[in-house]
Amino acid sequence: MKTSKQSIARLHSYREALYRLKYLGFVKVFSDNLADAIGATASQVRKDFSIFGLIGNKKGGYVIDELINKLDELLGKNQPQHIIVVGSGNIGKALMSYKGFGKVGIHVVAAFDTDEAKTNRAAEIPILPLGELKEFAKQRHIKVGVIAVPDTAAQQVLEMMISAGIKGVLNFAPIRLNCPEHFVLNNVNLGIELETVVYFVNALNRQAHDEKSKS
Amino acid sequence: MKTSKQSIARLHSYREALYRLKYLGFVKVFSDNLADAIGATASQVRKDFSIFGLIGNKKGGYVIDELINKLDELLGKNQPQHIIVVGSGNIGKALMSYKGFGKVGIHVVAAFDTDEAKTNRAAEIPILPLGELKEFAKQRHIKVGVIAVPDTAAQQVLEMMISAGIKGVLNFAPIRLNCPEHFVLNNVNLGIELETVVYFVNALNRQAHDEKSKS
DNA sequence: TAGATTGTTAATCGATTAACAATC
DNA sequence: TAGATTGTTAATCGATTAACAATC
Repeated sequence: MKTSKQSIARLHSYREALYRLKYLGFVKVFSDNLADAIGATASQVRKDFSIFGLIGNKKGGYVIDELINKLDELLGKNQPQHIIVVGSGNIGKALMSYKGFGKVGIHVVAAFDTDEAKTNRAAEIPILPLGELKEFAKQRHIKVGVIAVPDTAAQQVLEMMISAGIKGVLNFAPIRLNCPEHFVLNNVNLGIELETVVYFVNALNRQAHDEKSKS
Repeated sequence: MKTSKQSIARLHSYREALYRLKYLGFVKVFSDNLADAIGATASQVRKDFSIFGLIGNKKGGYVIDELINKLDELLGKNQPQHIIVVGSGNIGKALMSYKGFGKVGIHVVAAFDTDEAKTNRAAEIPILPLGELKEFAKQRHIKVGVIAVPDTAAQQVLEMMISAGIKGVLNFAPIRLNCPEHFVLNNVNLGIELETVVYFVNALNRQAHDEKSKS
């Protein structure tokens, strides 16, 4: 089964779009509509669905409720997912208060920080000392964490998480982390995301100038 | 010239790695070392360099200072880039205080928010009312912006930015935005990034269970 | 020279898109 | 039935990797 990161991301997008359509009162949907909704092609939609065994009706399109149920099952949305966040700086806080995680069944159950002045056990999402991570994660069977600490601390935090039984991490530290072979590591580098935008804008600009000087 | 988003992102990674190596006292580097540093293959490094006209010495590797100079020029690092951020929630604040933008020549010169209670003209990075965006961006010739507002406001903000002459956006709102053909739009969907981690961790788990029940 | 590394071309791989028979 | 849409196979496209001649 083709389960690249990209195809899984698309399944999540389809699911989101389908909930929107359902909310608007639609009952059925064509591959064409879904493609528009997420910015893909109809071929891609049908291909994805074919790979994951999502079937529709020739001529009749797809029944939205059925699709949603199948996707919820495929994507593990039927049981809530408990995750933790390490680092309570701005990115950590952004993740802790991310609207929309609730809708997709993801719950941040605690955050951790080396700075014990930030400890707050009474908060809705408690902030705990980093030293308590291992015990907490083991006890609560946490499988997924977020690393939102400075890059100098990231590798150490990752190792702490691994030893606590965590199996996958979304990492915001702009540094290459070493992890075991089957560990799930997804890196988001905000700096590079922004730099690529700047690059392509400048490239466009250069192109425009070149065009002008040519004529 | 092959300038996919991915290859440009790699150039930025090479640059970062080269600065680290230079700082450590290295003078030359082989494609092999650089590949290790950013998690690619030596072939990929040489291919990228060949495409962008970065040349080394057969047998002698690449001179770090030369590479850095060429990359700085290619990536437009020689003149500072001024950008703005719209939305001063957690993600907006994270971008405003992102350590590392300075190093790469990116400067957030202002943030904007609909909530005028947040206005703060005296701050190091001033927070201004959204209504002032257009004039500010035009006057300062801002070309790149960040959208960190709720998804219900994102399209409207994008249009405001376009009319102010902005040519590229890094968008954090989890929604598909419509923009002109040559506009540079880069979407980061934190929800989906996290959901894909959760998915693959669960998939690993299922696999492990299947293996066990097989034996 | 012998050994090592580049630069480039060719091979592979994977993902997207197109095409079209099946069929409702 | 005629028209439209699926499901799947084939074609295309693009990116990565392998191979190797050139050469320091």
